[in-house]
Amino acid sequence: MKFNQATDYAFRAVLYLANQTRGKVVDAQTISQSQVIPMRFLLKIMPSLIKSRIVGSQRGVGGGYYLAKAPGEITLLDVVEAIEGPVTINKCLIDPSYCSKDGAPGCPVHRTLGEIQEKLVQELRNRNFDDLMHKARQE
Amino acid sequence: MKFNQATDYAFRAVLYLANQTRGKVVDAQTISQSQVIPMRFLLKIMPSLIKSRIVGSQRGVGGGYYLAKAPGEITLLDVVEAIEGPVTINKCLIDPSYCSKDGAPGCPVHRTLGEIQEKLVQELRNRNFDDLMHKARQE
DNA sequence: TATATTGTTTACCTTTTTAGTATAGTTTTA
DNA sequence: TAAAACTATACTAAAAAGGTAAACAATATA
Repeated sequence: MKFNQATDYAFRAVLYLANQTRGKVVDAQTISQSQVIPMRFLLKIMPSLIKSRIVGSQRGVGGGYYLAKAPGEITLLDVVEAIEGPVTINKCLIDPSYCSKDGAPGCPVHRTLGEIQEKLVQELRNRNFDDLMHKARQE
Repeated sequence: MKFNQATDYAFRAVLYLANQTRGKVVDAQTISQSQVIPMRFLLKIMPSLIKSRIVGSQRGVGGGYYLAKAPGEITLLDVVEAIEGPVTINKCLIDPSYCSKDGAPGCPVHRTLGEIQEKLVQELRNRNFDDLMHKARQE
């Protein structure tokens, strides 16, 4: 029951970009070093954030990554889904044929976990990177 | 971001025992067959539920497993923790030395995930197996 | 326009975890 | 005492996680 390492790195990379002046382009090495993320690994996960339109990139000299929207427009859920795909806390919530008992909408375990999953998703959707930036300052 | 298979099996095994007449002893094979759980695997995870005092066991002829308390006294969290240990959605929530930035109580990602984790734990604690039994009947 | 810089793509590798199986042992009842 | 039933421990195969490497494509600028 954990987010994976790539997601954790992505949270920190996005937060780092959010803390730059709007639209500033930062190269992978700078992000990697400041956030202590293995460079090659960072380079591998960034395209996922780009596909989800969370960040943009620019190649060539002076290139790098930049936030593609305002921090307040990016939720934790956006980042999680970009890296891990949809949040599903239990197998039977993806594969309907999985539940051994009471197939259809039957299995009470299935349904209860579905409700809990929905709460989790809501929590993730309710927090954006503007919140996180202020959280840092409040400290 | 998933519960593992063993936890899923445990949910179903406990719910099955909850649906028996109070204190009834059911052998592993019966549980295994009715819930479609590999017998050997079930035999391996049951001791975890016993250590957490969720179920009890009896060896020898006519032996098996039984619920050690009322279904209403067993929460989903109890079962999850019995099988997987404490719920921790992010590495930095277990290992304080992990956060690369702002060590101490600093990292806003750390703290925000901590809040979300607490919500998840509350949801799991708020649901017990009596709820699940009624959920099944309502359908 | 050549070249160094910087991200992209794809493939590969190692380690850990997961899911499941096997075997020998202990308890209990008939 | 023998069969039934759980216990403990070890083992294994497959998948996922985490990370690395190499060849490639785009871009700025000298």
